[in-house]
Amino acid sequence: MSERGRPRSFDRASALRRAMEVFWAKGYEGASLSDLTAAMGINSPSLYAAFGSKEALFLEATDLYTRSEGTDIWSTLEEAPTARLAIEGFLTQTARAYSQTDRPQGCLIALGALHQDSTQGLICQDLRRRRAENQTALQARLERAAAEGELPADFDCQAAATFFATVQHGMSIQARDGGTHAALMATVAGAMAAWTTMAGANT
Amino acid sequence: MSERGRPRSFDRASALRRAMEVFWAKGYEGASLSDLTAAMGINSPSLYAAFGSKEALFLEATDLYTRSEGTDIWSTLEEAPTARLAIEGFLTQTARAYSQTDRPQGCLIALGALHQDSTQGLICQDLRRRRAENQTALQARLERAAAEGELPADFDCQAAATFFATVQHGMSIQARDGGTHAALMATVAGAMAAWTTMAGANT
DNA sequence: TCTTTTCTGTGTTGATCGATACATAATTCG
DNA sequence: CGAATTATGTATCGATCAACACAGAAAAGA
Repeated sequence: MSERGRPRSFDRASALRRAMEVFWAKGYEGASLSDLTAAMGINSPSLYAAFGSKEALFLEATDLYTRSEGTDIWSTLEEAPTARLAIEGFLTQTARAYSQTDRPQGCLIALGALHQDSTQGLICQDLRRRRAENQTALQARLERAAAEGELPADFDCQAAATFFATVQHGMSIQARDGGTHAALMATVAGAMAAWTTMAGANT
Repeated sequence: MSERGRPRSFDRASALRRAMEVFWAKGYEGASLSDLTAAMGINSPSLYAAFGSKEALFLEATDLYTRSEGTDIWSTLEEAPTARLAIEGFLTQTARAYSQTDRPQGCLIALGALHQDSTQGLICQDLRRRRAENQTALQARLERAAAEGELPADFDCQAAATFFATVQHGMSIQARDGGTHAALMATVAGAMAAWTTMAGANT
């Protein structure tokens, strides 16, 4: 329905993907409309007609990012047979994803808009919510393992989730600084050394 | 010498401090000349006469930040009697500094300008250099301990320095997300759990 | 074919960006 | 004192920001 009128001359989905890459590389503030329209291959009126505003475009872009780039990381977390393998896989997938050289390094959700401001409160708020959801997912996975008796009785799932989420955030900055896959894996090894102490060597 | 001409009507040092706080809170891009001059209590011609440009002002501000805000963190690292206490003190001081409520949360060096761009290449480059220096300082402290026979033979000082520096970077984002001192200390506890595995429980 | 609807390209809007021109005020030197 | 020097306030520069007005183009429905 509603296919009347002149049809859109560009592919909305691929234009959104280009926008996501620009935001990913430059952040919300750093990505100008000129950058966006140039990458998307359209003029600004088309952008506003299709997406509404720069803010709305960013929100759609982060949604696409979560659905497309984060799946390997979070599916590994959920599907790994043990909590240890879940955390190790989660971090290993992160190291792999953050060090790909054919795309921006680090995470759009972590780096997209860190400086709260009145004009962009919505953007910061949305990214914070997504980061909080990620930490909650970590915690839920650990609590599942705890409920199944996989972890020691004194294991603090919330503290552990906080720690591993923070390590992942740090890896975004490490990747932005040019950290190689090997360097990111050194961070993963450090985090898993923490696991050994927290949950025991035989988990 | 050279005290001829009309004297400056504001205190350069305290104006620089105000500028540092603005950059700290808003980042390099997010801090406009209006923000800066308003906080510094001067007009833009005075700013340019005293500091040269926004870029030069930022470089001076980061220098002031390193000299004033980072001293507790890095002196603890150097002066602690053992490597374990050095790392633990380094992270504990970080948790304390990043969660102060009377100033911006997180680290100016870590968060000030993460999105590389042609126009601000100098800024990003300077912050990267400072972050690299910090990681080098960590590594040097660990190597000192290793040379004194304090650490196991297979202890990888470079990998450990990478890990702890990355944890600290993550703590900046954690603090920006409103992480409390207790939450930051949970991250510290996780990092020290890694130490126990890497260097043994009795270090 | 003709009307209606929707999209596209050109051009531009007011606001704000970082950075200065210029005249005046305040100081030192001679 | 007058000349030289430096800082200040006002007012503004060209560039760029996000966003939009408008007219023409391309489709569907009648």
